[in-house]
Amino acid sequence: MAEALSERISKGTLKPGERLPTEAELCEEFEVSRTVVREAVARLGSEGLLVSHQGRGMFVSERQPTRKFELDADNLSTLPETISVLELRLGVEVEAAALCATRRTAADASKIRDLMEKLDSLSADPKNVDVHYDFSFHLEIARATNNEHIFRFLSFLKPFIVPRFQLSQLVSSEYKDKYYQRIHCEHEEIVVAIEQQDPERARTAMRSHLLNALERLRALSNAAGLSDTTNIDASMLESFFKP
Amino acid sequence: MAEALSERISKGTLKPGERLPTEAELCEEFEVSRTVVREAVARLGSEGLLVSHQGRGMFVSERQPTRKFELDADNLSTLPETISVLELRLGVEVEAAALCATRRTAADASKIRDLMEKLDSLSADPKNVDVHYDFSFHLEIARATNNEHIFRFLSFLKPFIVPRFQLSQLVSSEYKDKYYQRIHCEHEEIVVAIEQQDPERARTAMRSHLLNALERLRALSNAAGLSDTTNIDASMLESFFKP
DNA sequence: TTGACTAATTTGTATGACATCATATGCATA
DNA sequence: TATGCATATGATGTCATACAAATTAGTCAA
Repeated sequence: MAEALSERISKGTLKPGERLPTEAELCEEFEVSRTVVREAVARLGSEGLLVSHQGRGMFVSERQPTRKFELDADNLSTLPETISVLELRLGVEVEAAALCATRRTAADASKIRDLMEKLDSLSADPKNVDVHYDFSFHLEIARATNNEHIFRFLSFLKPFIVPRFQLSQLVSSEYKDKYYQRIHCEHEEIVVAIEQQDPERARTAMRSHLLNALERLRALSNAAGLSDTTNIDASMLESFFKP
Repeated sequence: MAEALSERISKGTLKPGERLPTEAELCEEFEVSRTVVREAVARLGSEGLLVSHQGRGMFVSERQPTRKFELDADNLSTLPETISVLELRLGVEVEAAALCATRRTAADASKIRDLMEKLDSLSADPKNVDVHYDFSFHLEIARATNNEHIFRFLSFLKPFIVPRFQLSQLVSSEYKDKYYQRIHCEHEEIVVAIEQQDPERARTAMRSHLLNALERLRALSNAAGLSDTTNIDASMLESFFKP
């Protein structure tokens, strides 16, 4: 029922702005009660396919509902999928860093540096979860691009990246220090480039920062032939975090 | 009503997998009829927030519904918005070109060249709409990255870019030739880089290709102070297409 | 303890009535 | 004729009740 109506709309039998048959007519046509018709209409309405006005009738939405981009969280437990999302993220963030360097205000720059230093101080304590703060650092850069779409897209990507990326948690504290130290250097380079408003340098810095993470994952994926991040144990990881 | 329930779910008062109050209880609580409750539930159900089983009850969905990234097509008539989307696109496509150069198969490469040549032959005829073919060229590169998310994201972006970008339509045929010639050179450079499997070169080529479009739009926006693409006329544009 | 049958609970569907809003109709008046 | 108002009509929104269908809990007997 709902499917049949939905199909008519998407196939263009019912055109945008056009009025639908009345509930009574739909009842006759599909030989169901008004209850069912209204449930179906409610579904389509909540999907934005049609709107109904009391007293006037039901109409196909003028502008087709905003198409959406979605990622299925289920598939993302596999390592290749995680890599894929990271590749997508990388493109956006590299450009974001460059735009940020160009457009940042003084306040933006200092806030970004503050976030980095906050992150540094937190990573000193080994039991802190760092990744959220790491991502907030990246998000702040995105915000400073003054491009709302870039910021929103990265915010959208966040839950698909953050919870998968606890790799550092698995590494022993010996290598962890080295790891954090390297992260810090990479962040520092990004921050300096932004402070100096050097887009090309920011681009390069952000690229190598994310590429490092990406390459570690790719190497991990190739070497171990793993398909699921849940199977990774610490011993496998450590070799990749060695200096 | 629907909002209240939705809020409870998203705020975690009702946890994934948990059972909701029965319809009768919700009727009492909100002091509405069962009809209203069922309409609200239908909305939430179609959004994937909950599922209901006849005879068992209604339950909050185990996995919260996939978060979605959406662009509002309404805002995109303004030039700054168009630029914003193009900036987002640029980051993804530059990375896509590099990945494509690395991973392309022989079949991918020849298909991409074919598309370019098809586009060239079409642009010889001034009344052809070129932009769809232009975008299909870009999409084919994205497909060859073998990264489904990148391909899907660019496909998602397509309708927000294609219809806004009929700039070439407004330019007189004199400059149009020059314009197409330049486009061709840029495309050629991308294709060669992909054929030679040179990711760095592909990155550079794609960047300058998109940057040209972007810079033209930015200049246009700054110079004319226009906020709406519908107000652009040919005379304004031509100066930006001059060689 | 196991098995089947029964009863109770819950959602799905049907039906009829009324409320509410928008539009069309008709009539009276300027 | 044209305008304005009251009314009628038709549409969706809400309510109440009854029954159908499916699941679960409980009872009772072998």
